[in-house]
Amino acid sequence: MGVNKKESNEIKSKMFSALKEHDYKLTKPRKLVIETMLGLNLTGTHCTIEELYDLVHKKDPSIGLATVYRTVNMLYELRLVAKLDLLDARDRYEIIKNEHFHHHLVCDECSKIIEVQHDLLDELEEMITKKIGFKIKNHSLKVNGICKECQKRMEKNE
Amino acid sequence: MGVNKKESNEIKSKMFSALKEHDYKLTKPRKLVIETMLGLNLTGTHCTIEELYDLVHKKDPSIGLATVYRTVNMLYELRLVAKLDLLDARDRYEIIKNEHFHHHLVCDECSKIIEVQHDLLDELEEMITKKIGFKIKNHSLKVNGICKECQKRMEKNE
DNA sequence: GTTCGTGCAAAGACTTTGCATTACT
DNA sequence: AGTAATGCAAAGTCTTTGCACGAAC
Repeated sequence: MGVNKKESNEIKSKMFSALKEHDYKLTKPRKLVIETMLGLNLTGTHCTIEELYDLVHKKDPSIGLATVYRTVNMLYELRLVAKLDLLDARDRYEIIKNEHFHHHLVCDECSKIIEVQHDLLDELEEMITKKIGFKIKNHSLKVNGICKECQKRMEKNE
Repeated sequence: MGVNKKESNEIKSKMFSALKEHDYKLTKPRKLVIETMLGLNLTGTHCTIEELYDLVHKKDPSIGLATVYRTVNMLYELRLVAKLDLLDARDRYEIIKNEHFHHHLVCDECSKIIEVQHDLLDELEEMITKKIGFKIKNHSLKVNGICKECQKRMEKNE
Protein backbone atom coordinates (compact mmCIF):
# COMPACT_ATOMS: atom_id res chain seq x y z
CA MET A 1 0.00 0.00 0.00
CA GLY A 2 2.70 2.43 -0.99
CA VAL A 3 2.23 5.81 -2.56
CA ASN A 4 3.28 6.84 -6.03
CA LYS A 5 5.71 9.58 -6.92
CA LYS A 6 3.08 12.18 -7.72
CA GLU A 7 1.11 11.59 -4.55
CA SER A 8 4.35 11.64 -2.67
CA ASN A 9 5.19 15.11 -3.90
CA GLU A 10 1.75 16.36 -2.99
CA ILE A 11 2.09 15.03 0.51
CA LYS A 12 5.51 16.59 0.79
CA SER A 13 4.21 20.01 -0.18
CA LYS A 14 1.38 19.68 2.29
CA MET A 15 3.75 18.78 5.06
CA PHE A 16 6.12 21.61 4.30
CA SER A 17 3.19 24.04 4.31
CA ALA A 18 1.92 22.64 7.58
CA LEU A 19 5.29 23.31 9.17
CA LYS A 20 5.33 26.86 7.96
CA GLU A 21 1.80 27.48 9.16
CA HIS A 22 2.87 26.44 12.61
CA ASP A 23 5.90 28.73 12.49
CA TYR A 24 8.39 25.93 12.27
CA LYS A 25 11.38 26.70 10.15
CA LEU A 26 11.98 24.59 7.11
CA THR A 27 15.49 23.44 7.81
CA LYS A 28 17.66 21.02 5.92
CA PRO A 29 17.45 18.26 8.54
CA ARG A 30 13.66 18.53 8.71
CA LYS A 31 13.30 18.37 4.95
CA LEU A 32 15.56 15.38 4.80
CA VAL A 33 13.65 13.54 7.53
CA ILE A 34 10.35 14.14 5.79
CA GLU A 35 11.69 13.14 2.39
CA THR A 36 13.23 10.01 3.81
CA MET A 37 10.02 9.00 5.52
CA LEU A 38 8.15 9.57 2.28
CA GLY A 39 10.67 7.44 0.44
CA LEU A 40 9.99 4.66 2.91
CA ASN A 41 6.26 5.12 2.50
CA LEU A 42 6.71 4.43 -1.19
CA THR A 43 7.51 0.89 -0.22
CA GLY A 44 5.01 0.74 2.60
CA THR A 45 7.64 0.63 5.30
CA HIS A 46 7.11 1.69 8.89
CA CYS A 47 10.33 2.77 10.48
CA THR A 48 11.79 3.23 13.90
CA ILE A 49 13.60 6.42 14.79
CA GLU A 50 16.88 4.62 14.56
CA GLU A 51 16.25 3.22 11.09
CA LEU A 52 15.27 6.67 9.98
CA TYR A 53 18.37 8.15 11.57
CA ASP A 54 20.60 5.66 9.78
CA LEU A 55 19.16 6.64 6.41
CA VAL A 56 19.17 10.35 7.09
CA HIS A 57 22.64 10.26 8.55
CA LYS A 58 23.91 8.41 5.49
CA LYS A 59 22.61 11.16 3.24
CA ASP A 60 23.99 13.90 5.47
CA PRO A 61 26.38 12.78 8.20
CA SER A 62 26.18 16.14 9.94
CA ILE A 63 22.68 15.35 11.16
CA GLY A 64 22.44 14.00 14.68
CA LEU A 65 20.12 11.50 16.30
CA ALA A 66 18.54 14.07 18.61
CA THR A 67 17.34 16.07 15.64
CA VAL A 68 15.61 13.06 14.17
CA TYR A 69 13.87 12.47 17.49
CA ARG A 70 12.88 16.11 17.72
CA THR A 71 11.63 16.23 14.15
CA VAL A 72 9.55 13.08 14.36
CA ASN A 73 8.06 14.18 17.67
CA MET A 74 7.16 17.49 16.11
CA LEU A 75 5.51 15.76 13.14
CA TYR A 76 3.68 13.53 15.55
CA GLU A 77 2.31 16.46 17.50
CA LEU A 78 1.14 18.06 14.30
CA ARG A 79 -0.55 14.73 13.47
CA LEU A 80 1.42 14.48 10.27
CA VAL A 81 2.76 11.09 11.24
CA ALA A 82 1.20 8.24 13.17
CA LYS A 83 2.87 6.25 15.87
CA LEU A 84 2.43 2.53 15.55
CA ASP A 85 2.98 -0.20 18.07
CA LEU A 86 3.26 -3.04 15.60
CA LEU A 87 6.13 -5.27 16.44
CA ASP A 88 6.97 -5.92 20.00
CA ALA A 89 9.29 -3.37 21.34
CA ARG A 90 9.83 -0.09 19.58
CA ASP A 91 7.66 2.68 18.27
CA ARG A 92 7.34 2.86 14.53
CA TYR A 93 6.11 5.81 12.53
CA GLU A 94 4.36 6.37 9.25
CA ILE A 95 3.27 9.45 7.41
CA ILE A 96 -0.47 10.00 7.51
CA LYS A 97 -1.67 9.98 3.92
CA ASN A 98 -5.35 10.66 4.24
CA GLU A 99 -8.29 10.46 6.56
CA HIS A 100 -9.17 6.90 5.71
CA PHE A 101 -7.91 4.80 8.53
CA HIS A 102 -6.22 1.63 7.51
CA HIS A 103 -5.46 -1.42 9.55
CA HIS A 104 -2.24 -3.31 10.05
CA LEU A 105 -1.81 -7.04 9.84
CA VAL A 106 1.41 -8.02 11.55
CA CYS A 107 2.93 -11.41 10.84
CA ASP A 108 4.30 -12.90 14.03
CA GLU A 109 6.71 -15.05 12.03
CA CYS A 110 8.40 -12.73 9.55
CA SER A 111 7.33 -9.38 11.00
CA LYS A 112 5.91 -8.34 7.65
CA ILE A 113 3.24 -5.68 7.85
CA ILE A 114 0.26 -5.79 5.51
CA GLU A 115 -2.02 -2.81 5.26
CA VAL A 116 -5.76 -3.20 4.77
CA GLN A 117 -8.19 -0.54 3.76
CA HIS A 118 -11.64 -1.29 5.00
CA ASP A 119 -14.60 0.74 6.11
CA LEU A 120 -16.26 -1.92 8.14
CA LEU A 121 -15.49 -0.09 11.32
CA ASP A 122 -17.93 2.65 10.34
CA GLU A 123 -20.70 0.62 11.88
CA LEU A 124 -18.80 0.10 15.09
CA GLU A 125 -18.00 3.79 15.22
CA GLU A 126 -21.65 4.65 14.88
CA MET A 127 -22.48 2.34 17.75
CA ILE A 128 -19.79 3.90 19.93
CA THR A 129 -20.93 7.40 19.12
CA LYS A 130 -24.63 6.76 19.65
CA LYS A 131 -24.71 4.36 22.55
CA ILE A 132 -21.69 5.46 24.53
CA GLY A 133 -21.59 9.12 23.56
CA PHE A 134 -17.89 8.86 22.90
CA LYS A 135 -16.56 11.34 20.35
CA ILE A 136 -14.11 9.49 18.14
CA LYS A 137 -10.99 11.23 16.95
CA ASN A 138 -8.89 8.36 15.77
CA HIS A 139 -8.62 4.64 15.88
CA SER A 140 -6.10 1.94 15.21
CA LEU A 141 -6.62 -1.72 14.60
CA LYS A 142 -3.76 -4.14 14.79
CA VAL A 143 -4.21 -7.77 13.82
CA ASN A 144 -1.55 -10.30 14.73
CA GLY A 145 -1.22 -13.64 13.02
CA ILE A 146 0.64 -15.56 10.34
CA CYS A 147 0.85 -14.40 6.73
CA LYS A 148 0.14 -16.62 3.75
CA GLU A 149 3.79 -17.10 2.85
CA CYS A 150 4.83 -18.09 6.34
CA GLN A 151 1.93 -20.52 6.55
CA LYS A 152 3.17 -22.22 3.38
CA ARG A 153 6.75 -22.26 4.53
CA MET A 154 5.74 -23.72 7.87
CA GLU A 155 3.70 -26.46 6.22
CA LYS A 156 6.65 -27.50 4.07
CA ASN A 157 9.02 -27.74 6.97
CA GLU A 158 6.90 -30.25 8.78
CA MET B 1 -16.18 -4.14 32.58
CA GLY B 2 -14.70 -5.65 35.68
CA VAL B 3 -14.98 -9.20 36.88
CA ASN B 4 -16.83 -10.49 39.92
CA LYS B 5 -15.32 -12.27 42.89
CA LYS B 6 -16.29 -15.75 41.75
CA GLU B 7 -14.97 -15.30 38.23
CA SER B 8 -11.88 -13.80 39.73
CA ASN B 9 -11.14 -16.91 41.75
CA GLU B 10 -11.66 -19.10 38.73
CA ILE B 11 -9.22 -17.08 36.71
CA LYS B 12 -6.73 -17.21 39.57
CA SER B 13 -6.88 -21.00 39.73
CA LYS B 14 -6.44 -21.22 36.00
CA MET B 15 -3.41 -18.97 36.08
CA PHE B 16 -1.81 -20.86 38.94
CA SER B 17 -2.34 -24.13 37.07
CA ALA B 18 -0.90 -22.68 33.89
CA LEU B 19 2.25 -21.74 35.76
CA LYS B 20 2.65 -25.22 37.17
CA GLU B 21 2.07 -26.79 33.78
CA HIS B 22 4.92 -24.78 32.43
CA ASP B 23 7.15 -25.80 35.32
CA TYR B 24 7.18 -22.40 36.89
CA LYS B 25 7.25 -22.42 40.64
CA LEU B 26 4.38 -20.89 42.49
CA THR B 27 6.24 -18.41 44.64
CA LYS B 28 4.92 -15.81 47.01
CA PRO B 29 5.86 -12.85 44.80
CA ARG B 30 4.23 -14.44 41.76
CA LYS B 31 1.05 -15.17 43.64
CA LEU B 32 0.91 -11.65 44.95
CA VAL B 33 1.45 -10.12 41.52
CA ILE B 34 -1.33 -12.22 40.03
CA GLU B 35 -3.72 -11.49 42.88
CA THR B 36 -3.00 -7.80 42.68
CA MET B 37 -3.62 -7.70 38.95
CA LEU B 38 -6.87 -9.55 39.46
CA GLY B 39 -7.87 -7.05 42.12
CA LEU B 40 -7.28 -4.28 39.63
CA ASN B 41 -9.26 -6.13 36.98
CA LEU B 42 -12.20 -6.07 39.38
CA THR B 43 -12.34 -2.37 38.78
CA GLY B 44 -11.41 -2.58 35.12
CA THR B 45 -8.01 -0.97 35.61
CA HIS B 46 -5.08 -1.42 33.30
CA CYS B 47 -1.85 -0.93 35.14
CA THR B 48 1.74 -0.14 34.39
CA ILE B 49 4.51 -2.22 35.91
CA GLU B 50 5.29 0.57 38.30
CA GLU B 51 1.72 0.93 39.55
CA LEU B 52 1.65 -2.79 40.06
CA TYR B 53 4.95 -2.70 41.88
CA ASP B 54 3.72 0.02 44.22
CA LEU B 55 0.73 -2.07 45.21
CA VAL B 56 2.63 -5.30 45.55
CA HIS B 57 5.46 -3.66 47.42
CA LYS B 58 3.00 -2.15 49.84
CA LYS B 59 1.60 -5.55 50.66
CA ASP B 60 5.04 -7.10 50.97
CA PRO B 61 7.96 -4.66 51.08
CA SER B 62 10.48 -7.43 50.51
CA ILE B 63 9.41 -7.75 46.87
CA GLY B 64 11.57 -5.90 44.38
CA LEU B 65 10.78 -4.15 41.13
CA ALA B 66 12.78 -6.59 39.02
CA THR B 67 10.59 -9.45 40.18
CA VAL B 68 7.47 -7.65 39.09
CA TYR B 69 9.00 -7.07 35.67
CA ARG B 70 10.03 -10.70 35.45
CA THR B 71 6.66 -11.98 36.56
CA VAL B 72 4.63 -9.83 34.20
CA ASN B 73 6.90 -10.71 31.30
CA MET B 74 6.46 -14.37 32.12
CA LEU B 75 2.67 -13.99 32.22
CA TYR B 76 2.83 -12.14 28.94
CA GLU B 77 4.79 -14.91 27.27
CA LEU B 78 2.27 -17.43 28.51
CA ARG B 79 -0.43 -15.20 27.02
CA LEU B 80 -2.09 -14.87 30.41
CA VAL B 81 -1.91 -11.11 30.27
CA ALA B 82 -2.22 -8.69 27.36
CA LYS B 83 0.00 -5.74 26.74
CA LEU B 84 -1.83 -2.54 25.89
CA ASP B 85 -0.55 0.64 24.35
CA LEU B 86 -3.37 2.86 25.47
CA LEU B 87 -2.06 6.11 26.81
CA ASP B 88 0.93 7.66 25.27
CA ALA B 89 4.06 6.41 26.83
CA ARG B 90 4.07 3.29 28.93
CA ASP B 91 2.97 -0.26 28.49
CA ARG B 92 -0.10 -1.30 30.45
CA TYR B 93 -1.19 -4.83 31.17
CA GLU B 94 -4.45 -6.60 31.81
CA ILE B 95 -5.28 -10.17 32.59
CA ILE B 96 -6.84 -12.01 29.68
CA LYS B 97 -10.27 -13.15 30.80
CA ASN B 98 -11.62 -15.00 27.80
CA GLU B 99 -11.33 -15.34 24.09
CA HIS B 100 -13.75 -12.57 23.28
CA PHE B 101 -11.67 -9.64 22.25
CA HIS B 102 -12.77 -6.33 23.58
CA HIS B 103 -11.89 -2.88 22.41
CA HIS B 104 -10.58 0.10 24.31
CA LEU B 105 -11.88 3.63 24.05
CA VAL B 106 -9.27 6.00 25.40
CA CYS B 107 -10.31 9.52 26.38
CA ASP B 108 -7.64 11.98 25.31
CA GLU B 109 -8.82 14.42 27.98
CA CYS B 110 -9.11 12.46 31.21
CA SER B 111 -7.28 9.29 30.14
CA LYS B 112 -10.23 7.19 31.16
CA ILE B 113 -10.44 3.82 29.46
CA ILE B 114 -13.81 2.41 28.45
CA GLU B 115 -14.06 -1.19 27.36
CA VAL B 116 -16.45 -2.26 24.62
CA GLN B 117 -17.48 -5.77 23.80
CA HIS B 118 -18.50 -6.09 20.20
CA ASP B 119 -18.36 -8.80 17.62
CA LEU B 120 -18.54 -6.59 14.60
CA LEU B 121 -14.98 -7.40 13.73
CA ASP B 122 -15.96 -10.96 12.90
CA GLU B 123 -16.88 -9.84 9.43
CA LEU B 124 -13.60 -8.03 8.95
CA GLU B 125 -11.75 -11.08 10.18
CA GLU B 126 -13.54 -13.25 7.68
CA MET B 127 -12.54 -10.92 4.89
CA ILE B 128 -8.91 -10.93 6.03
CA THR B 129 -8.85 -14.69 6.28
CA LYS B 130 -10.49 -15.33 2.93
CA LYS B 131 -9.08 -12.62 0.72
CA ILE B 132 -5.64 -12.18 2.17
CA GLY B 133 -5.05 -15.66 3.51
CA PHE B 134 -3.80 -14.21 6.77
CA LYS B 135 -4.26 -16.48 9.76
CA ILE B 136 -5.46 -14.33 12.63
CA LYS B 137 -4.21 -15.02 16.12
CA ASN B 138 -5.13 -11.87 17.95
CA HIS B 139 -6.24 -8.34 17.38
CA SER B 140 -6.51 -5.11 19.25
CA LEU B 141 -8.59 -2.09 18.51
CA LYS B 142 -7.90 1.20 20.18
CA VAL B 143 -10.19 4.17 19.70
CA ASN B 144 -9.07 7.62 20.77
CA GLY B 145 -11.46 10.48 21.39
CA ILE B 146 -13.35 12.39 24.06
CA CYS B 147 -15.66 10.72 26.56
CA LYS B 148 -19.16 11.92 27.32
CA GLU B 149 -18.24 13.51 30.63
CA CYS B 150 -15.33 15.45 29.23
CA GLN B 151 -17.48 16.66 26.36
CA LYS B 152 -19.98 18.06 28.86
CA ARG B 153 -17.30 19.61 31.02
CA MET B 154 -15.69 21.20 27.99
CA GLU B 155 -19.01 22.67 26.82
CA LYS B 156 -19.61 24.25 30.21
CA ASN B 157 -16.24 25.90 30.37
CA GLU B 158 -16.81 27.75 27.15
C1' DG C 1 19.26 -31.42 48.22
C1' DT C 2 18.75 -29.39 43.83
C1' DT C 3 17.12 -26.21 41.05
C1' DC C 4 14.81 -22.23 40.20
C1' DG C 5 13.52 -17.54 41.80
C1' DT C 6 14.68 -13.36 44.18
C1' DG C 7 16.66 -8.88 45.70
C1' DC C 8 19.87 -5.70 44.89
C1' DA C 9 22.66 -2.92 42.27
C1' DA C 10 24.75 -2.29 38.09
C1' DA C 11 24.31 -2.18 33.17
C1' DG C 12 21.58 -1.59 29.02
C1' DA C 13 18.42 0.49 25.73
C1' DC C 14 15.97 4.27 24.24
C1' DT C 15 14.76 9.13 24.61
C1' DT C 16 15.11 13.85 26.16
C1' DT C 17 17.57 17.99 27.48
C1' DG C 18 21.12 21.92 28.33
C1' DC C 19 24.07 24.71 26.09
C1' DA C 20 27.11 26.77 22.85
C1' DT C 21 27.01 27.22 17.88
C1' DT C 22 24.77 27.49 13.40
C1' DA C 23 21.23 28.44 10.09
C1' DC C 24 16.66 30.05 8.75
C1' DT C 25 13.60 34.04 7.53
C1' DA D 1 19.87 40.75 13.07
C1' DG D 2 17.15 38.09 15.70
C1' DT D 3 15.19 33.93 16.82
C1' DA D 4 14.72 29.20 16.37
C1' DA D 5 17.08 24.78 15.37
C1' DT D 6 21.09 21.90 15.70
C1' DG D 7 24.87 18.78 17.33
C1' DC D 8 26.96 16.91 20.95
C1' DA D 9 27.24 14.92 25.25
C1' DA D 10 25.25 14.36 29.46
C1' DA D 11 21.25 13.14 32.06
C1' DG D 12 16.83 10.84 32.37
C1' DT D 13 13.54 7.07 32.23
C1' DC D 14 12.31 2.50 31.84
C1' DT D 15 13.80 -2.31 31.59
C1' DT D 16 16.94 -6.17 31.87
C1' DT D 17 20.71 -8.77 33.83
C1' DG D 18 24.58 -10.90 36.88
C1' DC D 19 25.29 -12.78 41.03
C1' DA D 20 25.02 -14.40 45.73
C1' DC D 21 21.37 -15.74 48.71
C1' DG D 22 16.88 -17.82 49.73
C1' DA D 23 12.72 -20.51 48.78
C1' DA D 24 9.92 -24.11 46.36
C1' DC D 25 9.44 -28.86 45.12
